[in-house]
Amino acid sequence: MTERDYSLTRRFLQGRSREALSEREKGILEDLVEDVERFTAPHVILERGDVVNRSTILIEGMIARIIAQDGKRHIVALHVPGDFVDLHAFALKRLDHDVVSIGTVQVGYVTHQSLNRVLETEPNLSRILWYSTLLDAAMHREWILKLELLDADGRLAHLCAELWHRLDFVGLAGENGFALPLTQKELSDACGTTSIHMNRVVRKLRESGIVDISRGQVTILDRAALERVGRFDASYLYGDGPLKLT
Amino acid sequence: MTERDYSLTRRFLQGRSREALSEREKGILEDLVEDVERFTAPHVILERGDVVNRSTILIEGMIARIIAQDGKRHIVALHVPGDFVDLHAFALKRLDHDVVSIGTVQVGYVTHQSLNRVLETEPNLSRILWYSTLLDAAMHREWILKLELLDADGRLAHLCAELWHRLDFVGLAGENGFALPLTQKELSDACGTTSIHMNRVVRKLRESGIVDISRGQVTILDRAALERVGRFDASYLYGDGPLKLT
DNA sequence: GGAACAGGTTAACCTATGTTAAGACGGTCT
DNA sequence: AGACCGTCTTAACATAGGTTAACCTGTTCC
Repeated sequence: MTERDYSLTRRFLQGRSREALSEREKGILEDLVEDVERFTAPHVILERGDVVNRSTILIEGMIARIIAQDGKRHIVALHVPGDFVDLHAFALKRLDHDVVSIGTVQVGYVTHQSLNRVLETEPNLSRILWYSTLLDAAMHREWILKLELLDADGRLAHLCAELWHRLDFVGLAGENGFALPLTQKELSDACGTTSIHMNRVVRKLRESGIVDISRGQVTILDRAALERVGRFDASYLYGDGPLKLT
Repeated sequence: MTERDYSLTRRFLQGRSREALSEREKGILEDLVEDVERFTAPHVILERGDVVNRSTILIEGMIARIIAQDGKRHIVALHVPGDFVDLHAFALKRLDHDVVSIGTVQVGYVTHQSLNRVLETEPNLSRILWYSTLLDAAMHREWILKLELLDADGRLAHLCAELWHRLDFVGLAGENGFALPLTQKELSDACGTTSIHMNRVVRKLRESGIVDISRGQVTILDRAALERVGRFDASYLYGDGPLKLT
């Protein structure tokens, strides 16, 4: 039997319990993706209120989940390749946020019909899919904490630290940085500040030698300081560790 | 056959798609609860980092999920009767937050072993359980939005509006209010402010005739104003509507 | 009854952040 | 080239909210 390369889903849970899937299950997962689409410009893939019958897995690029209100856009989640962006729509059906591509993006679609089949016949794969939505919720909780606990400097530092770790899981982080196609406005939308204040904060973190964010590139200058300012503790990301799913 | 009363789990998803469960499934769910416990004083039921092999359903009272950091306590979720407080621990195993009782509380425990059995034999019930953790995530997202979008007044108003709706789902809200055993300090921990500022805000909302929070009781004086100040739109709670799970 | 304690309340002061406005830089279209 | 446009940048000013420090209430416990 030839090794499959799982080109569409190989990053799913990579670095975070992907090995809890058997080769057979990895194959089933890969086969779930029935359709692939590419967006080169920023694009609203799905809108709040949409009733959907398929879910989206991010293959390449970055996606934001956004809730617009009072003319402002609030980012409630960011996604990196391998993330099942709206797997929750499988059960919720109705979306409570927009799904928006950032920069160039490639996504795959999985119908809810086939997910139902998985639920009926593949308990282990089902639990892993469930698990991936729970990781999402754990990240939501950390964002709540971040917003309750930190000032703007800390929030930005935390965001950089989180994204570095998540990109590192899937092999897309450099040792000291990563590509980040977000504008300062979008960073501020993710940190609950204004773009003007975000500009102050970006400058401050750059001048204090902690992290440099410019031209779509994040360069971590002092990781220890970054994680201190952002009160960052990676345990909520549930990276591969000694812990096994039973 | 006699009607069962499901005394432990009757509020699970009440007002939010509970009817997607058959009587048989409701019975299975009720039987999952193997153990019941009662706490009269505030009690840390589970701690961050704990590795657990059972999950907790809230039968009576109120529970907070808390992340402590730098000597402060940050509330990342609040639970009302019927909520499966840490069903996510079924897949995550390790908790990323404390689980703390507020006032007098009764909880039930469900072992992960029996949840595994459900996953293997009950696809519909499995999906409903999954669904309930996704409702949780949807609430997390709304909290993120609330923290990014609103000032302290709005956050408190939003919290009151949310809790009223959730308690109303399970039949525990009065027409114009509900019991809330949270101190101002705890309210501030849930809104990301200090208790002193929370005190200012509580007074302001009371004096402006919007909502009165005192002696463990929330009285909604002007619901329209409350929901306006809190930018509240209940759709993220996925209350019973025309929408059916497929 | 009085001490001890938790929670609520208020005041004075200070800082982080929002607001408004304007200019600078770098692309892209005609 | 010139005009346009989104993004970044900076400045001046206003304010929500943090900090510190008191004091006040009601309750529990001896």
